[in-house]
Amino acid sequence: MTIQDIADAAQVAKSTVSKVINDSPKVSDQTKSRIWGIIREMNYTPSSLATQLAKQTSRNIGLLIDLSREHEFLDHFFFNIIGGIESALVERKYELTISNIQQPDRPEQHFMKRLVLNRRVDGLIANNSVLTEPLCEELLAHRFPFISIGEVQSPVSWVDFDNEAGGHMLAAHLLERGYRRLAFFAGERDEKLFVRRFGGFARALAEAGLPAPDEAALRGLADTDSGYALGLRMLDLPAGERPDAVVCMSNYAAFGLLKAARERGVDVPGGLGIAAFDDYPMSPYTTPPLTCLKIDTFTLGVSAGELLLEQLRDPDMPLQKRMLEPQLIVRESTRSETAAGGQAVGSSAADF
Amino acid sequence: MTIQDIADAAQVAKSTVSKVINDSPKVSDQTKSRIWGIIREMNYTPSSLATQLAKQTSRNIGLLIDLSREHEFLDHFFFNIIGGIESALVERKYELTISNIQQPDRPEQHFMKRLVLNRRVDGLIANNSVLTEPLCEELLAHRFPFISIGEVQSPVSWVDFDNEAGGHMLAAHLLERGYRRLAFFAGERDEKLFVRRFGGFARALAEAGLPAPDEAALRGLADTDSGYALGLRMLDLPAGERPDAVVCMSNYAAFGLLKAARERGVDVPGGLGIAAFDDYPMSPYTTPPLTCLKIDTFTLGVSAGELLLEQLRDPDMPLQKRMLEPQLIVRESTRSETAAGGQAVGSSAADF
DNA sequence: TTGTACGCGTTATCAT
DNA sequence: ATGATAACGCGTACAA
Repeated sequence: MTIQDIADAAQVAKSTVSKVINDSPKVSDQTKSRIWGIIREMNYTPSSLATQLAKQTSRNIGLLIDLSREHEFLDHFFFNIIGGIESALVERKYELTISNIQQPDRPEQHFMKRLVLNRRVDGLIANNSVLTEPLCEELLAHRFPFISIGEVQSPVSWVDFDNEAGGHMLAAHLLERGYRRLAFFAGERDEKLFVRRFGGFARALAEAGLPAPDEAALRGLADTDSGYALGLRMLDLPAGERPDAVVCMSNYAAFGLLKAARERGVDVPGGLGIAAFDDYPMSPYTTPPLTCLKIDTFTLGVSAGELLLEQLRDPDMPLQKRMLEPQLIVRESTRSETAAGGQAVGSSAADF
Repeated sequence: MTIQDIADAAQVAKSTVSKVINDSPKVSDQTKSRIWGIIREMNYTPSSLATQLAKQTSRNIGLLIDLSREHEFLDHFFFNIIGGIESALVERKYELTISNIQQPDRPEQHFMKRLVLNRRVDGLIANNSVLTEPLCEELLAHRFPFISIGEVQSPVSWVDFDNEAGGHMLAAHLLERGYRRLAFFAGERDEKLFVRRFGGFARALAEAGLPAPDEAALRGLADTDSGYALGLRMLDLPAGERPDAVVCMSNYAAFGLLKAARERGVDVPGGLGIAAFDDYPMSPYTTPPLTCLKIDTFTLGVSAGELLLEQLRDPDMPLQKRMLEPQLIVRESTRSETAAGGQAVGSSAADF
């Protein structure tokens, strides 16, 4: 069942059928509706393979993932991100191909050959953890359109959450609820993500006239185990040095901290406030429920998709960096508004 | 940069270059290596678009998802499943396209047109929640290859976990640890998933000579809220009727139950044992950590991919149903082995 | 407004 | 072993 069959049935040339399908203005409305009728009747669908070859476009974009690296963020929000990308692409009749990068053992299966040089995809979206500098350079050298999910150094358009604003929101919230000695769990100094988030955290402290202590940031991974370990260490500090609130880099770190507090008999939120980046499905169900910074990963995907589509339309589009605002979800791991006043005075009096 | 450019550079016909690329035996090793040299030197990669048209195959398989329906299972394990599928496909040089089903408003973008009739993909993988009976019939009528993730009624090959065995494992574990009056949270009678799991649960009870009470299964959604509500209701039963252990359909239901137990001052695992299907990342970090049934979703994806590939190879392959064994992860929400003896006697003595 | 002829880049068939 | 030529199915100038 090809376009020729339709042409034969309609007693026209196949080029006419093609024009009808592509809604060319150079064909009469009468023949259009007549041929559409035949197309529907014969249940014809153009071969995308042939169309793609003729139009020299795959109408397909690739999403690069790294299966080897457990990238918790992507891992967790993958479904939403993909959903967002998909919904942006489907509008413009693009499809989404998922591809694992890296086959260290078989370089011939590298995505660069499989997808890019191949022209199997018209553009690429990838997380900044897979978009290394040299990789970006290579793609830029090929003038191949791509977008990063997450801030990146190279001259590339990207979408990300405003992590600085997020750090500020969490710290400002804790200060507003009367906490005065804030700590930050956990991360490595050189991570971009940490730098941004801690920057916002420090800014909120500075705005409140409080010192932004370097030691406020406890090093370590942002997982449950190190949240627990750091938590015990912190809670065992002498009363005068012990922080009364913590901003956690992840829900997992907060879980660990929660466990440590429970073991040490420290009341949350009374004696210790906890607020965390991200908002995992179980965060409403911890004891107490966790105050979190929710990030809309679906919209993140939409933004990435739309940005790439724009770039496909206009290859000379100037670089764009889109930042999405996170949203504070206040639950019970931070003191309530009413409690803040009384608690705050008492707490700060005792601590300082 | 086309195959013709290589042919010109090598002073041969393009058909010869094509044969070299496809490693045809009808070309001398000498010219092979000579032309491969030129290919590498000129950095040539065949256009997949042209290859696909000529070979009449997209070398692409589609994964159908439903963004509108919050299908918790897929949602949560999406990354792993995709990873598994991808790793199976890459071996055979297939790519994976993700596609959202349903555009109720625009039927012309239905995946049936976009992917199947189009021949944009050579085969399909989908969860049983999207593979409705009529949809299966339609695909079968087209003789289009596809695999279901999750058991399905239609004559279709599928992969799934052995839910019956899972129900049995959880119940048998509770019995082995001395619990005697088991309940089952939660689910609807007509759900296939529930039927299988509860079947295994009931079988374990029967094997232990215990009645498999119909009322053992408390109806409701398998989420945290209903786990909590059902939990309170159950814990408030008179001592003689109150179950001393529960198998939960999901981690979330278990969280709710855990919360209810804490509020009623019921000790877990001493006074109440809890074991749940699935093993979410936070289940080791609840208080107490949750005894779970781990399912290897990556392998599930691999199986689905491999099964589809086999079907692509041999369209007349007989139907296959592959069941993967779940794995019991014993944590602290069920009594320890040593405690089981003593507790069991006391408990059963009190209860019966 | 419709039809003709060729191009898209590759593979496959059949001569040589 | 190699080369010429015809598919593959569709899009599109250009001619009619």
